[in-house]
Amino acid sequence: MSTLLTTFEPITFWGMTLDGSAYHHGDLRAALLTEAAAMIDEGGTSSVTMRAIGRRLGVSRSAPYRHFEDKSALLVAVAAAGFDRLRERLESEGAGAPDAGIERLRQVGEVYVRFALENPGHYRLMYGKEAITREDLPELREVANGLFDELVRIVQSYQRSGTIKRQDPRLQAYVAWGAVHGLASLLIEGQILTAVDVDELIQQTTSTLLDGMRAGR
Amino acid sequence: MSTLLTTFEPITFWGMTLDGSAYHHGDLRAALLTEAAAMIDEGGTSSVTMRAIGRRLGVSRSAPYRHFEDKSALLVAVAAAGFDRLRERLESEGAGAPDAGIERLRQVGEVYVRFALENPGHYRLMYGKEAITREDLPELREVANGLFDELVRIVQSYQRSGTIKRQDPRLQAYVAWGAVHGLASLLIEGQILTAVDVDELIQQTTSTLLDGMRAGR
DNA sequence: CAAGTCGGTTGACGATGTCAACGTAACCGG
DNA sequence: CCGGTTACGTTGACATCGTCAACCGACTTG
Repeated sequence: MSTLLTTFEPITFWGMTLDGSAYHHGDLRAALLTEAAAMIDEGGTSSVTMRAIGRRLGVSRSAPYRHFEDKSALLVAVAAAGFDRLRERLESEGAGAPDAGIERLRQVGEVYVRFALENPGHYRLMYGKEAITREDLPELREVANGLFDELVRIVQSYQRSGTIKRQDPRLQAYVAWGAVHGLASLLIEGQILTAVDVDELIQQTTSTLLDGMRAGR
Repeated sequence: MSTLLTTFEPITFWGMTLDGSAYHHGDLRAALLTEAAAMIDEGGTSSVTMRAIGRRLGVSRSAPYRHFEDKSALLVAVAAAGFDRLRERLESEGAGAPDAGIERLRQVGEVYVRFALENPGHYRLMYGKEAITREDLPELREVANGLFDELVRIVQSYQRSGTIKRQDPRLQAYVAWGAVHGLASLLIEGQILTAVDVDELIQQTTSTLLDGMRAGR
């Protein structure tokens, strides 16, 4: 869980009055995060405006400024939440899989791409620089690096067991990351149209990648 | 040369008056394209506003509307020009290289990534959906597909010579494209920071990719 | 030379991010 | 219990943006 997401307040439930209306929203910070994420999935990042999100949550246009320094900071927090969700997904789907064998690496790649396809707007935001444009960028990149470290660890374990080449594990991890990220990106941006089966394409990518990483005889 | 870029006018040079001022700009369309590209490289796509570009070219804010339907159409044209430049670059740098042997494929990948690194803003625009958001998207994707077809052709030639596996060449081309695009994207977005040599990383990517594609015993 | 079109201009409108000033609800030390 | 402080939310205002409508001069063409 990234520190960007932790909310410190909600020990008390002040703010909620008897008739249900709340002068103090209750937990506006959390509401902003989930609402922004929802809007991104509905209409893309560009549909997220301070005023629109305020409207949807029944607060004024500048209420969000009490919780985030500016729009970019809000989006950074949403993007960070995306990385957290992605990591959880990779871990949970990996738990039930055969932990030994190179299949684990293949599975990570597949889950990764599928996550991107299911949350295109969110995924784009996670990697896009255009919507963020700020100094909080490094903070976001750090969250992503946590995920990367996980990948490095997996690569190292397979190096030890001798299934893949013994090279700089960081380099190998970057190559693998790049391959799946690139595929996800091309798919999301609508660059791959010619009637091609997506599942087959994912398969082909992970296979080629693993063949290239496998320790030769 | 994409049809998006051809200018039909400049047969006559009307518009230029004696004192150098021009009521009619002369070739505003071309000027808009180059100026927008320059602004993108300087301050990112978000720094391109109709008003700013008009200011820089000494015309009014809505002059561009006589040449492009809206801002998105202008950006699409700029992005299309980027694909054309990239293709020219790949062709010119490929001409002097050993045409046979798998080295050609490796070289294509390297030139591709280097192009992206040298023109980050432009590259991002070429693939980004966020700045475009329009019906001209398909038009742009078509230009990109021209480049993709080139890649498919290269893959096929190497399949014939038996250096790489005989599989669906489109699938293989997508995998290769995805790998280099992903690497370029990660580098551009500042996702790869840990002291790692970029040249080495590019090398590692192309090597792994080619090992995975090579016809094995 | 008249008519028309091409390329450019200004004015205006609604939307956006953000700041400043303000108010009020909840909390806290006495 | 109470007065002050702070956390949270509100409205007003401003500059900037994309875009449309109305306009107009310059060039082309009959």
